[in-house]
Amino acid sequence: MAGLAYDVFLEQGNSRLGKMKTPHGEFNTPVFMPVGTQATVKSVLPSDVWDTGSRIILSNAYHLFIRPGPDTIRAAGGLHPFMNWPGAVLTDSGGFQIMSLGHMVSISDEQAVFRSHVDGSLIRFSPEDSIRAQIAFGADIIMCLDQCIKHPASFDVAKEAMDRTILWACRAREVDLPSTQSLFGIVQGSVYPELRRHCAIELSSMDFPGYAIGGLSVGESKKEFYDILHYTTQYLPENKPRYLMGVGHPLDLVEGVMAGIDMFDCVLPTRNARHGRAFTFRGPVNLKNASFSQDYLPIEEGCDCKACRGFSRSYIRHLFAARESLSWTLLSIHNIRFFQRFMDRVRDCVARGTLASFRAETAEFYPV
RNA sequence: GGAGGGGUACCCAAGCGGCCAAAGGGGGCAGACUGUAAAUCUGUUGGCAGACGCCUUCGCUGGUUCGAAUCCAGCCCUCUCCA
Repeated sequence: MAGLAYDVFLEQGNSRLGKMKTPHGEFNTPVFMPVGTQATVKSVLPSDVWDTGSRIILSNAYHLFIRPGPDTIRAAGGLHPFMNWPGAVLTDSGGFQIMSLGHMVSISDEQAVFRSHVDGSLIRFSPEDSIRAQIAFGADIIMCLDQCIKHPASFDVAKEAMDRTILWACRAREVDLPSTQSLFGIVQGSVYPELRRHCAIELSSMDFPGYAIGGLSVGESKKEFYDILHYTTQYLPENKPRYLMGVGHPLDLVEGVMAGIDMFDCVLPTRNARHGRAFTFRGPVNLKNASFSQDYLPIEEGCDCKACRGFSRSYIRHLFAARESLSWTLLSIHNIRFFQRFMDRVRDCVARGTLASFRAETAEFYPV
């Protein structure tokens, strides 16, 4: 079976429209991928995720490596049948978790050593381990293990992590992959342009089928974020997909597309949903607020999602007040659908050459 | 009828002479959330005021004291046990 095929069919400034084909279906880019860390987009059935228009989701090698473990998923036939998701899957390598979980014991060029957040056991995780686990999971797109660092970081710390990220990418590239799986490299380098540039050029020379920008939107200023984003993207191959990891806010998605990004993932639609916050084209709305107690309109008028077609703000607010899990489900469906409609709009604007005005509109409702 | 326990803010519950507009929960109100250890975290919750502060509040009514949610007396209401 063929692996990944990516084709840019329209360019507008740095922005582009493309089509990506995977062993589990195709989709238009720029694309938004909902996050399903533990082989589930939290509180939403796969069929409902599909109905939001999502065709690729993200899952996580670190979490699945620890639980249930590669053997269980391999024996199930891979992630797709295991979680009953018909679309494409991208697995993140675990680099972000090794940083964010904070039980790091040591990190060296050889491997990361840390304690499991589940049972405290000592785990050694090399770049090869990450790839082997992701092979077991069978995701269509897999990621190199990278070294993420917290912001702010000194130049020296950032450089060491970037060098290690390149080294690990080299080693990951050496692992034989099934033809159905494609490995992306990840650019690190914190907020330092010369590190970003160096990393992007080095990885590009390894000829990955796609490239990600990691370690952004981790606390740096919006200006630093956008500057590094635009700066880095220009050093990535034009004919390969570019993936901005973990981003983001609606305005960041537009900015990313303007910089030439093709893929995004973010927990915002699902996490915020579980906390009562709805995304709409007129800005965010907190459905837990008392003002919605007798508001019988849908979450967003004109939205075609399953939640908006059958349920009112009043009802969903009630579900939150009563702590019923259906509240998370309905609002997650709406928010994911919002992100997909938002990306529909972004792609349409790229096609029409009106993304700049859409950016201004977005900035009005989702200010920095 | 007798013995004992208790009545504190929206609810539960600490406090038992001044540092008390009153701990801690819950609930309420609001905010945060960017490759998800997130069903999490933060703020706020007597009234008025921008603030110093002022006013009202610990069952009720009186009293002691410079000062009372805290001590005393009477009353009301509750709970447990005995008859």
